Amino acid sequence: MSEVDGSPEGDAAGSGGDRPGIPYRFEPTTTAAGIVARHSGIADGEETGVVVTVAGRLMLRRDQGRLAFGDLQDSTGRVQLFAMQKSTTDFEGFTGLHLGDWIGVTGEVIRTRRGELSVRVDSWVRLAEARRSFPDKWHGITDVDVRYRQRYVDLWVSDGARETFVARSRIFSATRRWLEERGFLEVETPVFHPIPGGALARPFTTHHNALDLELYLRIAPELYLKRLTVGGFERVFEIARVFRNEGISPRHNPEFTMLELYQAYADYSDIMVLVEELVAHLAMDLHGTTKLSYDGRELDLSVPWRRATMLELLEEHGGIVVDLDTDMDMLVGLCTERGIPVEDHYGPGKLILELYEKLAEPELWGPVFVTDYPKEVSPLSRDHREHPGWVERFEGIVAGRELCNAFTELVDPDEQRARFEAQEVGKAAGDAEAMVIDEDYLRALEYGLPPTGGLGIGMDRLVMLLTGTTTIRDVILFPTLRPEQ
RNA sequence: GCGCCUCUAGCUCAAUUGGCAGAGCAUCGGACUCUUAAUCCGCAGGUUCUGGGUUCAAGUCCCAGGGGGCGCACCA
Repeated sequence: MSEVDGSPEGDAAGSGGDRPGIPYRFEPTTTAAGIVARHSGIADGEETGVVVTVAGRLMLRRDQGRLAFGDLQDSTGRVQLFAMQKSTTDFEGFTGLHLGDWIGVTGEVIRTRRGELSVRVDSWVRLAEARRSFPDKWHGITDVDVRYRQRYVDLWVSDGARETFVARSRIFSATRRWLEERGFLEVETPVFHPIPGGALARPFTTHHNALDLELYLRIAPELYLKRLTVGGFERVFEIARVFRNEGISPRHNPEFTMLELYQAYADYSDIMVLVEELVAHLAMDLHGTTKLSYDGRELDLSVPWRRATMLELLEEHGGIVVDLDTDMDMLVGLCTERGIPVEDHYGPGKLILELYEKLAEPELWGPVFVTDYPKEVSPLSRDHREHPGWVERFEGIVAGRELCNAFTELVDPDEQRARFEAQEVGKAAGDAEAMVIDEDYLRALEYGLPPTGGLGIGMDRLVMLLTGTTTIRDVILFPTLRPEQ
């Protein structure tokens, strides 16, 4: 960092162009945080002799006759500006700046008599005009609608908004690094799917004119990623924007980001270890600890996480002992007693899942891996090696929310075809989210998919967890909203 | 999609039982040589979300619509 000899003016202002007085480029020599880091040790009233150039937004100004103080904010933080009529060029113009104006300032780093580290403004240039008034400097924006629609303002005035998105970026890059260190290859697969697959969800549709083809925005990258495992990429991942045509809530946005990965030769137990280690690593990277607080409750992400089967949790929290061979009338009765609507096509597996989701899942805080799901509700998971009718699948529940879904992948093409066909029966019965047969995927399986463990993590929820935010809109820069007017 | 709540100046909020729409901040004008949401004086700022209705009189009550929030449903 060469703060002493920076170019103080950037490009000269006042030339021609479309906005006279606004330069075409500017070159700061340091940042607000850089100044604080380097000069915080000086005494009150002391001058450093170091001249710096900084740029940012003027967020506050306190005029004091022939003196003026201002708070300059950039992407790293804030630093005070100290202007004097006798030494600041165009002092009157400086005191006429609007809150929210972007400015570049050159001057010596000093500490005022009253003890505030400052840049004494020798020269300055306006870099952008804030034609619209910034929100109340004390209260900021409280209307969340305005925060989401005008994120460009929110990022400046809402405490923590910028930090949350910086944290998001850091979580993503740390995740990539961690996976790459373990031999995973990042890939990109199509967003347009001729057949929506890989999850049980309603897709968005679109149309390609030249091909005159109906296409679906992907609901999951899963089936393409497993094709790549067939193709010999033994460890792949994709950080995939996916789209699901469903309601909006504090935990749901129609477009969201999922991390999916597939690891050849692994099973779901290996994936559990991977998940807990990854999440604990991210917590350490971001906070230096695995002991977090979320929504007012303690959360300890240190490994290992608890593992418990769905049936065990149903007994623990619901007080009921059932299995797939439990009498159907009894299962239906247990559901209806508890106000769970039952449809005709539900089999025992679906009924048990409903009971679990109603009785046990809301009681879970986690972290806990809920293992072993009914085959009936898991069309892409491999049969459990010991328990017929069940599959090797788990969900990770952390802070009371589903964070991930993973399984030992189904590798048998014949069994996969049978699962797809069972889904088509549901589709015909009116289940809009049921899967349809993907012949090319079956063809890929016929070339041979090795034993593989797969994982999907909701990255937005992971960011919520690690940043302590309770609504998904706070971790998505531009969440889906109705258009204005 | 259904239910509940909400919408007043650029921002944050007031407005008694239905009785002249107000304040702070920001903006604009003025004062002030060490401020920290600076302070002080002054000016200006409004389709009270929209459209109907009741009433002598509606920000306030009723109906419809719109935006947003929360819950349910669906899902990650």
